Amino acid sequence: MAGQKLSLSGLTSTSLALVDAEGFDALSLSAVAGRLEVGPSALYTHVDGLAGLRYLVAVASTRSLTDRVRDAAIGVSGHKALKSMGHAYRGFAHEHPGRFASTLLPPHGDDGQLSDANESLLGVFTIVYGAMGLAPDADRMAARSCRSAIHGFLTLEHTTGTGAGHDAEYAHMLDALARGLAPGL
Amino acid sequence: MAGQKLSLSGLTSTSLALVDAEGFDALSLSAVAGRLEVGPSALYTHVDGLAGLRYLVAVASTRSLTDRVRDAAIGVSGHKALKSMGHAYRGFAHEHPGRFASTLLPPHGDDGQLSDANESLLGVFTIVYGAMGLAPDADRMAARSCRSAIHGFLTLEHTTGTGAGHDAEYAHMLDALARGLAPGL
DNA sequence: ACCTGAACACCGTTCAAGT
DNA sequence: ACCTGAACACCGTTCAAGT
Repeated sequence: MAGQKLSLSGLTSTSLALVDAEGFDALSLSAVAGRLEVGPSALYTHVDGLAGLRYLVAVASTRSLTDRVRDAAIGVSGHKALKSMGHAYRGFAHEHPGRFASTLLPPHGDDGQLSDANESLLGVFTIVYGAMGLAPDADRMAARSCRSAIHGFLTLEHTTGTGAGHDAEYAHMLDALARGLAPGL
Repeated sequence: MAGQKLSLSGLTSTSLALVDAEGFDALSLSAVAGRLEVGPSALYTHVDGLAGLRYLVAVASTRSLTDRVRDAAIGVSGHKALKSMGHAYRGFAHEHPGRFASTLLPPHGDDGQLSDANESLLGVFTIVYGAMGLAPDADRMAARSCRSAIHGFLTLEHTTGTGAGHDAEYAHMLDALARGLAPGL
């Protein structure tokens, strides 16, 4: 056989499908190669080993999370926007636990894509807090705190295995974050 | 050779030492067996495979974290206590990144030890919020939110690789959590 | 009861060889 | 340039065998 059977985007979408179906821990070179009907070593042309594959997925996952959170902030502002974003974040974590887990990765020679993706997500929160009247430094700090708190809550929610049932606690935390981080409004 | 060379506590301390030295990802049956100078299969008498070993470490790590946070809350109350506990939590994460990472685990047939360990940690926060005047249900919700937010911030701090340099943001988040979760005091 | 040692399956990685 | 296929190291797991 000649011609190339693989591409970066094909590799990415196949990996995401795998992660969505079987979780982040199921992501392996063998599994992805199997789905693409090639040998595991063929992937090395496109990706720097397993670490590179994970990195690929982390970037794509973070971007899809950002899109979802950003959409949730359209047409709303203030506490309402934060609440909406928080629920979108949670919806993503529940529907795509594999992608959510892939988000947290040791750097591994980041070429900037993952940093940029995280920056974009933080940017959405920053804009909202900025529009709430926070100064151009306080808004970033508030955004960072809020994002961290949300991510942490969802991580513990999954890891504890409880899954659902913490709706009230989550809403409570979002309220507290909005109040505590943007006093005044 | 007769006599038993291994014990559960010895296995635990060796695993913790390994995790402290090389990180949670370095925890493997082979590595632990190597340090104990036994064959990997010898561990199966004491522990249910790799998952069991990870579980063992998770329980021990969570307990050591709880001890540290509890100590930080001795002799202080209110916002001051929460701040002190937050810094203790962060100190633990920085000094023992491997133990910190082990804390977040899929359940794997939890016999209750890990649930109990997490419950104890949550209990410390609950007591403090209770002493701040929150009702016996609100205090638990506040505790859960606070713990989640702290854990999430530290996770992102590590994962981003930035490591330090976020002292101001962290202090800011702790303040917001104290204010937002316990309005009144 | 506890450990050894051989055996097996599986995965990541490398590399020479083909097209 | 891209993929195949063999090769190697390594790890988790099982199991018969020893003590």
